[in-house]
Amino acid sequence: LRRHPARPGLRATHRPHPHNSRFLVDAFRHAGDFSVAYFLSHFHSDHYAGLGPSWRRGLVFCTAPTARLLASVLSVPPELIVSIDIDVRITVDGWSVVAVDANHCPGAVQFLFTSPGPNPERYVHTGDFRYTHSMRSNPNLLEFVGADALFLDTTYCNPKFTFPSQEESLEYVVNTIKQVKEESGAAGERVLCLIATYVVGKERILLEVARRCRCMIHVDSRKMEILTVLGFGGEKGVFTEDASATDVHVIGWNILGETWPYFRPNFVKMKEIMVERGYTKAVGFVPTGWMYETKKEGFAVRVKDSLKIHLVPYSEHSSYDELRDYVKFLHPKRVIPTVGVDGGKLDGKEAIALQKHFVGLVDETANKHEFLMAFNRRSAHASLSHEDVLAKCCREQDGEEFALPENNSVSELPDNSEIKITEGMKKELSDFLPSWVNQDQIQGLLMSSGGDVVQSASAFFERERDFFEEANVSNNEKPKSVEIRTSDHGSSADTSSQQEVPSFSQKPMEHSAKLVNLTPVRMNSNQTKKERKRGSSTVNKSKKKGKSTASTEAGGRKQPTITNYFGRAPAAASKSESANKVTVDPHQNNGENNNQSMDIVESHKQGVDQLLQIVDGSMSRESAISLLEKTKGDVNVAVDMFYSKIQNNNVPDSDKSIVPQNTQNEMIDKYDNTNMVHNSSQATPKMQNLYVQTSVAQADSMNISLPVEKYLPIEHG
DNA sequence: GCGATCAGCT
DNA sequence: CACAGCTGATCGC
Repeated sequence: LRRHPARPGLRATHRPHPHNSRFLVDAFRHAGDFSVAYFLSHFHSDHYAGLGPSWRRGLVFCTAPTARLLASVLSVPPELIVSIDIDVRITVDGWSVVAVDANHCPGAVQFLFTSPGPNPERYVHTGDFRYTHSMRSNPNLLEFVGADALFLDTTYCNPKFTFPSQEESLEYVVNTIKQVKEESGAAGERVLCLIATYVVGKERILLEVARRCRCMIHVDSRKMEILTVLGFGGEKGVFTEDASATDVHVIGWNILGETWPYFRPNFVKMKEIMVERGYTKAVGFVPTGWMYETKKEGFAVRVKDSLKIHLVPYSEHSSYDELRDYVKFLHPKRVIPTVGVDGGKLDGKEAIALQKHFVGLVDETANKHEFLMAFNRRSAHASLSHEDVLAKCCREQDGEEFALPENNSVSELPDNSEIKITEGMKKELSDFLPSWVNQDQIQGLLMSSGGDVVQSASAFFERERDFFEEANVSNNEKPKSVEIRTSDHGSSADTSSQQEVPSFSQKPMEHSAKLVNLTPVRMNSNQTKKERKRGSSTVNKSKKKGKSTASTEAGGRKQPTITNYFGRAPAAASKSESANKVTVDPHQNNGENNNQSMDIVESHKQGVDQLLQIVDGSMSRESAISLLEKTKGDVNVAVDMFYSKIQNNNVPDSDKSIVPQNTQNEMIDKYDNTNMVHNSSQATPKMQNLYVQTSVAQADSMNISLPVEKYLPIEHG
């Protein structure tokens, strides 16, 4: 595991808690001889990637619906699939394992692991999940309060992600369809309703529409197959493959339009489908996790001729608030993000950035250990190695009481009783906070917390959260012209208590314990270890980028892709320090330096057009221009600011200082490759020894510390 | 020749 | 940097 390459010791490195399991969760690509059991949290390709007909490496534990899909869709050898019941404890390789509902897609679970031994380690792996308050009363989860680590689905781990409860969105879809049906019925015409979904997930929308609009739902054969496997098919007759049986059809994801980075409808395709199926009007629904636009009138709608597309924020991932609620509830010693981190580097930039959001919600004691470790590493005269310190800390974590070790550099710890703000503390805190926070704010935070860095960071994120929450509430309070009734948001999890998560969570836990005696299954023991780190993608992007830039023209069918979009450089000359590392889109470089102001105007104009396209008329050209001036031409930041502002008309300007202003800084300053290579070459030999030992002496391998990065489901892309 | 991975597209 | 996922091409053993 690597430390911060450039400035060793300056950052409180969030080193993963070591543990001894030989499990992998959602990481089938990274299977190796070091693991003896595999867990799949749910059936989405980014989690099951690596599984297939030729899977031989070991048993795969998952829920029954997932198990059926594995066998029928992926043709994984059935003898390697172990289906486990939700909320039923099993024992695998000495560890206790429980799956609890994840409120994600059908069959999705979180896994709870408890190590054997007198001082058990406890780990929670959320898979993908959407938090609901009902989880607080799940007795299995309750046993994991204070867990050693929480592997968390951080998909929407940013305050800008807020969305309504699923009920609210469901209501919207159902009501809209009802209305369409009424109107069209009165007019004696037929209107095609299209609902976009992906292969597994968001079924609830379909079921609710069927139930409450009293109609069937048309699906293609592939979707039907999956629905059948999931138990939704059959005679009950909600779903049909007969297109003429109903006007409500399910359609593939991304057919009605591209959804990222902002929604661009594909009316051409939509019309094609409409005509194909013999209709003259069509209404589409795109249930997306993102609030693309925050309009006062409700959810975004795109119209063209007889076509209409509703963007419905319907998320099966936790919102920012929900994530924080969950962390607050579980109060783990550590949060380990599983989404949005690069290649499993747990103390990499991204992971640390994500972990920042939970400062103050995780276990205090563990936090202090983090700092202790950081400070120990920092002091040149520290006689203990990193590992020594870590070991020491961990031992203490297992004990009851936190006490500072007395014989090493304790004196360097910040002293809470002394309100003296040192440069070091500011540095430390600034490492924890987003880059746009200025020195004054850092000073202020430290002052008001009496010089406690952790508390300062915590206060900051608390404040930021409140900011967004308030913005959202004030937005939702505005009268709506549409028929949706928005209850108080921010408490979306509250409203979901009526959302009836199955009652099995109340089952007594000891009820039906199963035992799986796991002898390591290793069909092909001579598998080659492919420890190849993929060169982090910086190299081979050129092709893609070239293509996308080429398609930018004429705003016609092909629209600029994300690469193009975020590759945009701020063109202004006044760009400060952050300008140095920004990638420059060649197209942007229409660059005679002679007439600099013309350049600025020109490039801003491009940006203005883009910005206007994104906000889709919610903003005047003048506002767009002035906003872009503020962001020095950075469209991305402008979009962020725009949506922050629009949500937030009621907040006094003084409070707006905490609106993110420079996401750019987050994107630059990548690690340089030299360091990565160096560090991994340090780590690899050691790890390989471990693998050998693991595969030779399985019984004895419990005291081997498996690198946690191997344990992770990370690797998204 | 095979499986794993990637590019491209839906 | 990112709500999924299929497919055919390409890489690499």
